[in-house]
Amino acid sequence: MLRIYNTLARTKQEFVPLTPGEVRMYVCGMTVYDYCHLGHARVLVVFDSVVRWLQTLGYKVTYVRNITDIDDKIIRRALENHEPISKLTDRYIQAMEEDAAALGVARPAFEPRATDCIEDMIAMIRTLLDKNLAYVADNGDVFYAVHHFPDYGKLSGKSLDDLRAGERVEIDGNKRDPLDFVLWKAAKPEEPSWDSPWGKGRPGWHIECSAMSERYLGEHFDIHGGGQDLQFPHHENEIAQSEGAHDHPYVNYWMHNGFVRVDNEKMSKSLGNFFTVREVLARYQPEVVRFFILRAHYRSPLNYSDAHLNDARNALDRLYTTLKNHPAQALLVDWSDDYAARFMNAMNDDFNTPEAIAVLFDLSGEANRSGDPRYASLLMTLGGILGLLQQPPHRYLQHETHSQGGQYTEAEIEHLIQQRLQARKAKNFAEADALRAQLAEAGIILEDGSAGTTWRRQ
RNA sequence: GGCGGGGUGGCAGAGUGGUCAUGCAGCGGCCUGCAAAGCCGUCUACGCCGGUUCGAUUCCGACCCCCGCCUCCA
Repeated sequence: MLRIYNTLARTKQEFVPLTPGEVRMYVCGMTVYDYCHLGHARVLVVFDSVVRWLQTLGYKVTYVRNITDIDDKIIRRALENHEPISKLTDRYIQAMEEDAAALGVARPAFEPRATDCIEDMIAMIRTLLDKNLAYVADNGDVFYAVHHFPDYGKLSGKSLDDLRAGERVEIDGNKRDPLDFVLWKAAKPEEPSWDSPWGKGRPGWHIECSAMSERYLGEHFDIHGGGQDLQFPHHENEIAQSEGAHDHPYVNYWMHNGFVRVDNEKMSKSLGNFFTVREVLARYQPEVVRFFILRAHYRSPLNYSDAHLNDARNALDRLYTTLKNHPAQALLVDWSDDYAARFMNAMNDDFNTPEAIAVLFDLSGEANRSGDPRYASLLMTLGGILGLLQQPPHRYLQHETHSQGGQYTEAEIEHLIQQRLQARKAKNFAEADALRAQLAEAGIILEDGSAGTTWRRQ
């Protein structure tokens, strides 16, 4: 039985889909004006692993992850770059897809762009106006009237009385209440705009997710995910919009992943303490990054540092070394098997990937001890459910990002190994050791096994 | 100020009312021509103070500290 921590209930709940055997899931994706950083990588990887597990349980999953391709920051960045908005967003969408693919993230069924769904948003805003949940301000903006929605605050546990709007930011004088949020922004000169019943303008941020999730998943669906920072106000506002418009529940299970931190602080654009995915991938294999992310529970904070990434790499090396020494092939998992059952229990307990990974290490030990190929095969197969351990072991272990001193080509390495083998045959161990030391200088480690000598990078 | 999440061994990171997390690192041994890998063994834990209990890291209360949201943010 799968249990999910539901932010709405502040506790783990048994997962029951609206339609038996099917899961409809929406995750807030990126605003595309810059490269993805590790925080974005975490969202991508975490919810990818959620989808994979739901599929393993036999659910047919419809997964939607949106792309915000119009907003203030995008407009500003395009202006700074002296380039059209679409050129900017196309570039970063492309980069995001590359990063996601590198991290082993399967593509969602739908990745709608906000600018392709403006009509849906206008329709929803019109409904909200009709129901007196929104109003047109003097400047032409359309705002949501927060006080007209009685459940406002139920997701984030905030009460309207406690919220101190304007404490940290200047209040917009066009709002009737400081907490009201914008649904439609009247166009300013030089800004991109769309026609609407309220004149030319563009949508506010929150409305896009309400409109796009409805378009692809319906008015009421199973799981909605995103980073913890979206809990308020973004997701709270989504609820206000969707439930306000439809008068029935919007989402059954809200999932929020924890932050990536640097030096004990949230990694974020505004703090400037972020590392982009591609910066990190220049030095670490994508699978190391994925493993690093999955080694912590998705709701816990994840501290980023080179030391931690090195640690993750060394740990993953152990798993791949087992697979190198004990060839594995994918198998049909027998879930009554002890290891498989532990893995399933871990994943069913709110996607406890660290515990599931611990099972992988236990399997690794068992495979090494017993030499029984079934353990290695189960290790590889369960790893695959997490999107791990699917590379040929030698490719992982010999990857050039593994050590920086990669001045030898593979052919040269093979040649030196042969030279060393000759020396060993002649019992010339001094020369053999010298050759090994020569390679070790370049971060290449030789391993003499019964099946011959193999090499890997440190 | 309001609301929320945390403090576990050198590091990372799960979990539990009463022998084991797991990984990395360290130490000792086996194996090896020597190594590496692997195997075996081993050392550091549950913020502080009370309470409940036969027994608490795990439950309850107070305290200290950290982090997040309340503004755009994954």
